[in-house]
Amino acid sequence: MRTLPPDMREKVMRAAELFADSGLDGTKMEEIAAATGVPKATLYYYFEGKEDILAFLFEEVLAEVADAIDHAMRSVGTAADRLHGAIVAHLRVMEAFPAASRALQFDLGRAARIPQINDRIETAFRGPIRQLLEEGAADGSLRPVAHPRLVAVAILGTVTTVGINTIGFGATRPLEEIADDVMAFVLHGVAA
Amino acid sequence: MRTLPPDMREKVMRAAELFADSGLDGTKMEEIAAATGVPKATLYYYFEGKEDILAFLFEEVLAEVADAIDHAMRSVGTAADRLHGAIVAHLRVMEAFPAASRALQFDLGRAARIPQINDRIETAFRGPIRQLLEEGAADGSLRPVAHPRLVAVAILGTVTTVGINTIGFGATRPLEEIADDVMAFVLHGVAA
Amino acid sequence: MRTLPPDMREKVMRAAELFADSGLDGTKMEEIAAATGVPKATLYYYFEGKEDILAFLFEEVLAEVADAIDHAMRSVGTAADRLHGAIVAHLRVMEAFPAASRALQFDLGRAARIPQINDRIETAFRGPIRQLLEEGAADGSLRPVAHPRLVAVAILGTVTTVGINTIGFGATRPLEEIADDVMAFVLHGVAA
Amino acid sequence: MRTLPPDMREKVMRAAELFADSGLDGTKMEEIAAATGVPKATLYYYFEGKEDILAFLFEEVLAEVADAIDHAMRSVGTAADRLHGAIVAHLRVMEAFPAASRALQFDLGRAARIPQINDRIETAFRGPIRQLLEEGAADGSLRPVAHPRLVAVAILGTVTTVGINTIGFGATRPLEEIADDVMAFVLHGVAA
DNA sequence: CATGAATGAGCTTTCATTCAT
DNA sequence: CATGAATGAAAGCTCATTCAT
Repeated sequence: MRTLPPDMREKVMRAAELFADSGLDGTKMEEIAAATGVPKATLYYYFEGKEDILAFLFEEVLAEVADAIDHAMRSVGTAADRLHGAIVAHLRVMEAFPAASRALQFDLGRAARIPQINDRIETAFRGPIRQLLEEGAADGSLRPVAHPRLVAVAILGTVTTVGINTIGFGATRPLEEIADDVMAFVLHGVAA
Repeated sequence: MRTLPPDMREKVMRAAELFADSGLDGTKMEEIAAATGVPKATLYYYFEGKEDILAFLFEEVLAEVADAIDHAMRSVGTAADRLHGAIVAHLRVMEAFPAASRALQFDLGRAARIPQINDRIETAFRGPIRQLLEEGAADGSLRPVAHPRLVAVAILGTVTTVGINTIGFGATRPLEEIADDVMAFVLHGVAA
Repeated sequence: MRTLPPDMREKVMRAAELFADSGLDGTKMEEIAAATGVPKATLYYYFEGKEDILAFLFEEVLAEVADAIDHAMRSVGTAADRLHGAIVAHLRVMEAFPAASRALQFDLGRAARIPQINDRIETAFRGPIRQLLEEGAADGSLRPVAHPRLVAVAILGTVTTVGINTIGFGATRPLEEIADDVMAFVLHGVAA
Repeated sequence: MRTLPPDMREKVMRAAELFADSGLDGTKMEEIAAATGVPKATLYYYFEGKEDILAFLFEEVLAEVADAIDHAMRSVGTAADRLHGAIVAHLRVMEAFPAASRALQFDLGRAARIPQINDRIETAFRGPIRQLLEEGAADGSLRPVAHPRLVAVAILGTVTTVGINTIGFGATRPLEEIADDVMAFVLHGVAA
């Protein structure tokens, strides 16, 4: 992928809706060209191919998520506080990029097979959350868990699944409320 | 979809691995024919097309899950006990049908767009779990939650994401242990 | 083609409409089976294949035409009178079997390549008409023409083209009138 | 259909022979590609599909016929003279484009169902001939007929049927002679 | 005799991708 | 740099036909 001129970045983002609705294979270059206003051949000038365009979109969102979570990680407070911040940040990015988030969910299976993307997910999500769990066990704000990676995956599954199911379809409830519900579940579970 | 002879059901199940590895679009009819031993034209005799084959596979697994969860739902004990049973049952089915489960996860975005499949997911998962949450609030074994559907989705996300990430790749830990970890998270969260 | 039971003859004739609307290639065996009520495999029991079914339909109509023209040929009167009778008879058959007539017209190019059918057209149409032209020249009721075969073809073209264009689409005028117009043209042309 | 580069027009015309011999359905895209030297995918770049290619061929011939008849229509002389000119012109086009003419005849049934083509036939043939009949009735050079459209159809049937049967199979007689025979039939019929 | 079940053999069409300008 | 024109390489799907029962 060549370095994109700023206007091109913006135009290409318009393809997110297509990928969100039809997935990578269901989206034709022709349609991307039509939706972005960038001629097919020009897209090939800048990108390696279709998957490269999708990867670019994913990168954009994941970078945002990584930033947001990273920012939350650096804030002051207990690990529990920072976990809260990270989860809210994550949901905020999903709200800010609903199409790209849905696209990511749609082609999650494939995304996990693009090393560059999988690494991103690791560094943006699983790693930091896992680290928070460990820090929380240390500072006493979170319960020590035997397998922090499994729990990090559980949290990731919770947040993304709830996010996809509640955000981006004309969300009926404010994000804050949803985030509070998710946090309550993540922190306290459902036991009485 | 025509009614399948028993041996055909069995043969077609062999396509699950393909879908799990490459997704619907990445799997060619030719490959399905080769993997199942059923000629392409015969597949078209029984199924409407490629997606119909995938839907059949999903149906098979989802029916199993529905049965398993339904069975757990009917057992004696508190709602919390039955929730435990349902989650373990769900993970067991993922362990019993790893390929089909991975396939379902791979094409989850598409699956959600097949009404028949989406309905199945609703009746097999979200509905029962939500019901358990309400029963648990009533019998005092579970915390009352304001939005049981959201929490049901969260639990579903947790179980499937953890399941996919730990099962079917030559699981290193016994299912019981994983189920216990998942249950601990679902019941008590990560708060200290 | 095996000898058809009487009810089969009748049933198969129901396929004429299909061939008239879509031609041989555009008509599927499945559709023929549906339209006639005869199972596909049974059609294959009686006929060699799809083209054989079409040929059967053509044969039925052409035999009727041959009979009708033959009958007109044998009637008393001048050659001109008998030519009149033959043309009216031809138009009557088109009126009696509109679907099969349209089918014949639709796949005329192909029909001409089925030897059996082409022979039929020769013996049913072109031969008799040509003979009438020669008899008319002899008995003084028709103008002697240098190339009777060409004129026979011209008459055949006239009758079938007019027939197809005026009959079988919910004809607005009675056949007799149309026949009179055709006869006037065939006998006297358009010169003042 | 995209606008064709001149060399493409020429190449595609080479497909006429195929359609003339096998009809639309009997002609494979592969064969068209081979016969024209244009790759299959390029044919699809310019045409909607197979039928669109056939329609293009028909359009080309029909435009020629329309021109030729139109030219004859504008010449000086009685309506009868111009009718003669129109018929000769029509036969000349069939002689100049024998393959496309045979193709048109072969798939006449289908051609009549393509609105664009049917309109062409109307404006190129039936309309002008009908007009000539009316002008001839006015200037006294042709017999007044009650239904000029029917007679126009009759003439069209005569000319095309004779044309197809005598031209393009290595015509044995010069066109002029055939045209004279046709004219004699059209003008004076076969009555003594 | 009749037919439901099964399939071999293609064919149209699609599309990602290339490249000359 | 950008892109209109062109195409190679599939792949899904269809359908006439067969044959065991």
